Amino acid sequence: MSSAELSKSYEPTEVEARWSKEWLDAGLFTADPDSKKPPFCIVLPPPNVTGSLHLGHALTATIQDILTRWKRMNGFNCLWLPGTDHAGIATQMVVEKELMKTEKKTRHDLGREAFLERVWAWKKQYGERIGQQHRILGASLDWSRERFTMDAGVSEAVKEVFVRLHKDGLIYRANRLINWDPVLRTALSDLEVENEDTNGTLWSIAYPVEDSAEKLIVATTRPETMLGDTAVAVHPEDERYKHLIGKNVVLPLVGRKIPIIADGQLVDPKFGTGVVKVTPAHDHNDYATGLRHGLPMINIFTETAFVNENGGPYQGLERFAARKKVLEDLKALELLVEEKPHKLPLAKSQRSGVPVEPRLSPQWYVKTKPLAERALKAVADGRTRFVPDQWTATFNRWLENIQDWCVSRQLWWGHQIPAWFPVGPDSTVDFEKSTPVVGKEPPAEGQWVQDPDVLDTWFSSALWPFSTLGWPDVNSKDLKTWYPNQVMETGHDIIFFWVARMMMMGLHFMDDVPFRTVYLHAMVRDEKGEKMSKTKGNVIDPLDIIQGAPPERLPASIKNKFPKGLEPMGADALRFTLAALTQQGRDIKLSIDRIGGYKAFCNKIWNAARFALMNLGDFQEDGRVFIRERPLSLADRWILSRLDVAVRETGEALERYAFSDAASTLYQFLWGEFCDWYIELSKGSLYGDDAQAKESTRATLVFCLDRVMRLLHPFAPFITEEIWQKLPMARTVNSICIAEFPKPDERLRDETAERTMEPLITVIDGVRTIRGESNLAPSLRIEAMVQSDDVTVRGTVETYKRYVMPLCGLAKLSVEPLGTKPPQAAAEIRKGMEIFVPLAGIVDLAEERERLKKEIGKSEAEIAQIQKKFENPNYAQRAPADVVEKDRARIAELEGRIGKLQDNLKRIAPVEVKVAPPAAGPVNLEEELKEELSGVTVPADPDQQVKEALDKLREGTKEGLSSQDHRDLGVAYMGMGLVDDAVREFNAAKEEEVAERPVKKKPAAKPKAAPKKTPTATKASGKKQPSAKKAASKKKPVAKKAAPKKKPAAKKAPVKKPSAKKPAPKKKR
RNA sequence: GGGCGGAUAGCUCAGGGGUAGAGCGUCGCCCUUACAAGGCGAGGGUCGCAGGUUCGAAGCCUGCUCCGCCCACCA
Repeated sequence: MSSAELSKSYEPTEVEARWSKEWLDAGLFTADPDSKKPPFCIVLPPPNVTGSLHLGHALTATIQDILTRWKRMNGFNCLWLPGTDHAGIATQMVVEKELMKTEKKTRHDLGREAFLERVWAWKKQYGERIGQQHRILGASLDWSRERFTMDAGVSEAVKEVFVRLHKDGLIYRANRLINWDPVLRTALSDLEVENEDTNGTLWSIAYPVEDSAEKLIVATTRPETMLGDTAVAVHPEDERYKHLIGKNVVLPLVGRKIPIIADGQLVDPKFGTGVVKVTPAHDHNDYATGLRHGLPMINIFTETAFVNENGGPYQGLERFAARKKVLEDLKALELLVEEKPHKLPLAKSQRSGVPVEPRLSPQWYVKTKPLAERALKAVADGRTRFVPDQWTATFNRWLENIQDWCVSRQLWWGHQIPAWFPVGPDSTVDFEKSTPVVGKEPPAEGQWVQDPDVLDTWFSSALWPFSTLGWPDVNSKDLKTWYPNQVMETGHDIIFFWVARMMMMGLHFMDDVPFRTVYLHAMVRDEKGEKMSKTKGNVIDPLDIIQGAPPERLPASIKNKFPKGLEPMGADALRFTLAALTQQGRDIKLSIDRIGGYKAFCNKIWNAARFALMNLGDFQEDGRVFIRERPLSLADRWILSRLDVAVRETGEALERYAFSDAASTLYQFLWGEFCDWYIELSKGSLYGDDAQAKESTRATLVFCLDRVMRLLHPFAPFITEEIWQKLPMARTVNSICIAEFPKPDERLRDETAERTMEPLITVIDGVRTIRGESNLAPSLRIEAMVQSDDVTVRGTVETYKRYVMPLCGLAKLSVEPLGTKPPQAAAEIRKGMEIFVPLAGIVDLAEERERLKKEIGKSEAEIAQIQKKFENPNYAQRAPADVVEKDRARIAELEGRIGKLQDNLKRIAPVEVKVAPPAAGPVNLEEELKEELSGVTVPADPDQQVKEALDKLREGTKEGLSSQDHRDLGVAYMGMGLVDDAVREFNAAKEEEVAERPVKKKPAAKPKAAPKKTPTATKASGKKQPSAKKAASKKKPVAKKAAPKKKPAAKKAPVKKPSAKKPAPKKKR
């Protein structure tokens, strides 16, 4: 395995295509009914063959594939069964539309047979495309068992079910008021009708009472239906109209006499005028009223909603034209009393979008009450459970109020109803009046014609969990193995359409629930939370995300944000995103940016693997359980322990269907622990000379990658297979798809290792904070000191310096008990330790002071917050002792922290410069010195400075040193943090300068106002010091303003200071 | 009209009586030899509003306001 095999960044397109094909060629997903393993079956909710898949389908496929792959790796005999749905109305519509567009023909122009051929051709094209899309998504479906709802086998099941339900008295034919779609010219079920709040008009019309001057004012939103009125209803208790009950009104425009009836159910006396016109043939309420009162039912519309022969002069008008004309005529007769805006729920066909026209017609119905009762009971008994369980109530409520299901559709595309009508003597068939015979075949005797109608698409869908497994052959192995399915996974939008009906049919025909668990996922919406729909133009093709897309393929909203189109994200990234965003009970707002984030995650994984493979040498894991057979380093033991936690959490999350929890566990482990910490720590041994340590680290890397790839595989199948295959290790199976899903293993847990890592992480973190806040370049090596009174902490940090130092860029790390703090150092006060980074000569200490003040402020604020609790005496009394104790401890801790922070602040505080006035003249040395110091630049490498300075000293005494020499020495001391000494040298320099130049007068310049010009010291030292290279480079370790405290008068030899960490130069020069 | 969700950082969302979290975005320093699709740091929130319960509420209760969805025959 050489790194040359892995490209620098992950390129999903090639990898995914390759594995998709290999998996299928290997038949890894073909289920075996003879397997001894426990069964696990999900049937894919069959997508409509109307078009291609959208993101909702991608979510469905992702979740189901995660479940299936997870179970497969857990040793289950998995069947994930694919299929497509003929989607009667929807598909017929799109094909008709296509036909009209391309050939300007209707389906009637072609005739039923020829039209159906077209639909089959369409089905073939889109069915294949759907299959292809699923393969690209990585769905591990068993394509050998692919089904279509109009397959021979499924069709047989449909017929069988229809006939048997009829025999059981659960299917009947009746002439009732149904929801009619006048465009599609078919009946619809209640579920296919959508009520939409509409701004309409409420018209009041006067109906003259027969033989009376009185008029009854009726209100209506549909005046044209008055042509079919057969009564006027009032409330029986309504005093206004009691005297009219039993009389007639004369229907305006029509002249028909219709009765005034009393009906307490229909009429709300408080609404409007309290008088309701009754049109039993065109309104559901009126229909019920008509049945109650035995009213005639006059159908006034044709099947396309034009007024028919019953509409007298209005015959031939389309329903809305008729409305207009009726209103005009009423107005002319002065019978139109009022017209006002009115909000009403308008019933529209879900498919064609036009208002449905309630219509009397003979249709087939499924009697649902008895079926629903069993379904309700099964859920109540817990034989099927809903996840999330909030849907149980929804499911129950619908089934408790279920109406009979109108299953016949006046379409061509679908399962033709297995019922036969007698051919009359004149070779005609009366579908309205004659009684059909139900059976798979026509009766032997006589001439019969099959019912031209087809079944509701959902009728065949309702059988899906068993019709796909070979039913009605009850001996089918597949059926015996995988019924009931373990999981039904689908969107909550079809809980009634599909889930409830599968429950009813499954229980009736298989005598058992169709599935044990129903997982209902959320709806996928666009970034703004709007439903994706073609009309809104915000539909994104999942393939465009996976494979990339030029801008012209994208919906406008996306195009605006990505004017150059989309880069390929890969199926893994899309899947991971969907999994991460799937939150129970909440819709998914999918954003491209988010997918981009997970694409970056894939790349991260890829590079982690690449790193490992580049550093494995000829390492080959031979398959033995090596973890306890090798001496492992702390880092090794730590990551293995963390890995085991991730294994446990991922498995538990999946058990709960908490896909987003699993995803974030994996993300956090892989990126936040494995990459950020372990890989960084592993570099020490990988690049080092300790062969054994190297071997252990290599083994650990391979072990972790193997496990974590398997863990991640259900979410991101492609990249995990690609990496897994490259790991140098023995395998018992040849694909990760069938490798074992990792199980928690106590042997990997190592609490000692985790505990030991803690202080190390704290130190690294602390130094990084200081570095970050001081804007130190990562390449700049610095020193740090850790002080702690905890021997364990000290021991650990001391022992594992090799872990700490590279991770926070240290040249030196010292560990001490709490004690004298290094001067001029930034400090981080952490739990159990204090971390110091000397900054003098590196960075502006003023910034560090600001930082410390901010830290103090934070701690003070927190104390104030906690203390507020104690102001209430009840708190200490009533709150649990441990809580109170915790708060007390926290206050103490914070106070300690503040103290330490303040100490440090003091230590690096600018102090007054007190310079003894020089003998010579009126020069204000103090001011000059301050000014000088305020701009001093100290080179980054104090060692060099010290050397130079001491060399100077060694050459002789300080006598005769020039002012420049003193300056150099001062700079050197600054670099060492020896402020007093530095000040002394600078003072000496000043004195020299004063001596060297003519006395000049100086106005009392404010120290602060000192100009920030490049100080001479810098120039001077820069001129002759090697370290000037560093100083002059862009790293700019500038110390402005360091100030002395004491009198500068020389009192002793310059070199030494108690806390000096850099004593005399050890290296000679 | 009923029912169910939701409202927490600029965005997308976790959390669920006791110190407010993540990812993305933003800002700062860095092309450090796995990864710039990267590293390290930082800033950012009176947890929709109002009451109540409690020692303590973002969380529990009540009411309200918005948003979304589902169901429903007021002409």
